[in-house]
Amino acid sequence: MAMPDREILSLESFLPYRLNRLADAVSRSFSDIYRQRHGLTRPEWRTLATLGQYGTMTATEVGAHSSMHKTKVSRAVAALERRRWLKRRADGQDRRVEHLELTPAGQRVYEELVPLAKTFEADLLGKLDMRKREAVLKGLAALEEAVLTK
Amino acid sequence: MAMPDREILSLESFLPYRLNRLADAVSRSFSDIYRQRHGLTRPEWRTLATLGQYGTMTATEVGAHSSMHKTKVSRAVAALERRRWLKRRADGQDRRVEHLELTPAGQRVYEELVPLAKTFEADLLGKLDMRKREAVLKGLAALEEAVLTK
DNA sequence: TTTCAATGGTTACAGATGAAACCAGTTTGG
DNA sequence: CCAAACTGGTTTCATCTGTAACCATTGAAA
Repeated sequence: MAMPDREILSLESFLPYRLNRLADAVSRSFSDIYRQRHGLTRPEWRTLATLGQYGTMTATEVGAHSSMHKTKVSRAVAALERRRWLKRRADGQDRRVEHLELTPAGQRVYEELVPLAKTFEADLLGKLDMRKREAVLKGLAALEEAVLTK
Repeated sequence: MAMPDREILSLESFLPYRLNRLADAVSRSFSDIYRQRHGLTRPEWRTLATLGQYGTMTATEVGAHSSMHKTKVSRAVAALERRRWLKRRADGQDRRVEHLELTPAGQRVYEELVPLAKTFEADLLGKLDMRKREAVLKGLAALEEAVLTK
């Protein structure tokens, strides 16, 4: 059985490359929204979004939940705090822990961004017919299960 | 018609976030392979992979093809050149242009990595049943069409 | 208790990144 | 011809990133 004398890889159809390129393009165009609007970075947006969704959380929880490295979270929290969009509350039991939550000003920013995010996503999925949309959601879920939970 | 008084966004089901997290995880685990094995960075791997696939190309073409910023390509090319895995040839007509190609040593590295890449992808897709795999491929293709070509 | 490992969070450092300025060299339009 | 606009590619600079070291606190073990 002969080996092919020069195996090549088609980068355009290689899964890691495709995922990256897609994530990059989508992320970039969505980030224009919160960046231009409020000068938020991506880690800041994620932190804001996580706290907006869950209310109060510790930095560690925010990181776990939004898949961010703890130094990213730390810096994002500091930045949001400087703008007074977030405040920290000490924990009664454990003085290492800080409970984070959005201030009313932070809430307002969050509430302004949520509909924009939803519209962005709807526009994107709106370009696909029903079958394709289902494939996207099913495919993502399948990959998440295979890749992330283990 | 009443507005909901506080709209929230579920980050875990938000498309840009999901794509990013997935791309990040997949990319990170694949990059372990070429990083540990040959100390390549991601832009270097992509450049190598593009030249391995297409033979000779200019830096601009590599960038267009692998979706990389031109400064990334420039630096990756310089790094690969330092290791003598790539060489530049001047263009006869246009002295701004450089034609890039892998040296035999670069070819060898590429040929060692290709099967690893294929195995990596096969392992990943192998965790999915046929239906899911089809959904992944169809979903990716649909998103690519909606997002990238326009 | 005292000690030692673990945990929440920040910081220092070294690399990687993109925007914009840059330097050839090339084309276009007067 | 010559100037201006453009193009391929590199470099500078300011910012962002992850690793690892760090500080403070807590919990468990002895």
